[in-house]
Amino acid sequence: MNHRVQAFRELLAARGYRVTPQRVGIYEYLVTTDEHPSAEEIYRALQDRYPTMSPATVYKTLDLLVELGLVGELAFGGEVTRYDGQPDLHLNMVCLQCRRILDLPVEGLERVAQVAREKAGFQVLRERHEVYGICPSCQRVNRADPAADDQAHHEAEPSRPLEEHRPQEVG
Amino acid sequence: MNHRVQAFRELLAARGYRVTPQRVGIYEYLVTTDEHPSAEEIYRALQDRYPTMSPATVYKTLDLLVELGLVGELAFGGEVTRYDGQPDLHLNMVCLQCRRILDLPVEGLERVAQVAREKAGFQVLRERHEVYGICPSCQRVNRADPAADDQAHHEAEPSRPLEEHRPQEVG
DNA sequence: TTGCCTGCAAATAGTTTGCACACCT
DNA sequence: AGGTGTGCAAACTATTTGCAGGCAA
Repeated sequence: MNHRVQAFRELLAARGYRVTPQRVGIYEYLVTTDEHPSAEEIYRALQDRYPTMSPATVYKTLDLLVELGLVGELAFGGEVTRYDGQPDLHLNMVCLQCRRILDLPVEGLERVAQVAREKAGFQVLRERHEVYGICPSCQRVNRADPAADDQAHHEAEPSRPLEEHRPQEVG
Repeated sequence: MNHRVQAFRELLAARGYRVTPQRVGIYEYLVTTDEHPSAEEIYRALQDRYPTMSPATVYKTLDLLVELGLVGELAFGGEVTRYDGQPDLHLNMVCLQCRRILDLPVEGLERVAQVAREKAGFQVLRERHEVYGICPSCQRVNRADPAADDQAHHEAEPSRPLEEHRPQEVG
């Protein structure tokens, strides 16, 4: 078993939470994957191992994990909330076209929370750093086929683009 | 009229969007306030000036403003999406207790997007930096009345706390 | 005059909640 | 044994969407 999963079991116990198979399973899935799955994706992914687990349990567990500071919560307007099992402080790069989320370690990122603490006296418990734009892969596709800017179609296309608007080009 | 509102009208026209009273009103409200209002708050706040304006229009306009990069979108899991009319790059400090959102300019914050561009080749269009925790005001209240940690009651309490969980204290 | 934008109302869907039973401790 | 956590289904509600008429250009 992953050492992080073991630490999770101990943390639950220490905090007075019960160590249930569902909680362990969800946590294990999150820290194992490099993806940023939604609640529903987690639910479906664990169907095999926990056939009786309900979506409600997934939501409740995710809330708990976020509160414990073990996973990051990535909510966007109009988008499904996604979860990030990597606890290290990093930048999330959200592609508005293919909807993928890429991680990038950024040196000195911890200085931001430090400023909040020292300059504003804010007690920081969690943080979140995101940039939105076009990932390198989509940039290549767009250059190859300029019409793709509007319709979006890529190698591994998760689904529809994050945003629709665009009545006409700059006049 | 605010010069930013004037610039907004011109931007709309240049992009081929129509300059409607609703759009201008919503934009003006957002850049005028220091708050981070939700769609519904904007809707209610503009009832007097635009009695016939519908919530749908507010949502559509907000989407447009975000797409144009004129306002920031602050979505949290389970929380209403809020909007930030201040276009300058800053840190949002979200208090988990009183739900207020405070702004803080942080020197060198623009370096983050720069790293994403240079190190990862990501084309940055928007960005978002947030820390979650306890604001100085709530910290004071909690010190004065330690029991307040659970129930949350403050000077100007917007409403219920952002998070509920907490079965029992650390054992 | 053209067709984008608004307003209305219904639909959508992610998430939450209440309750009874199960199982972790 | 005790009571937290789970599962189920219904409820909730923020947000989206379709359509007809209004108004910006």
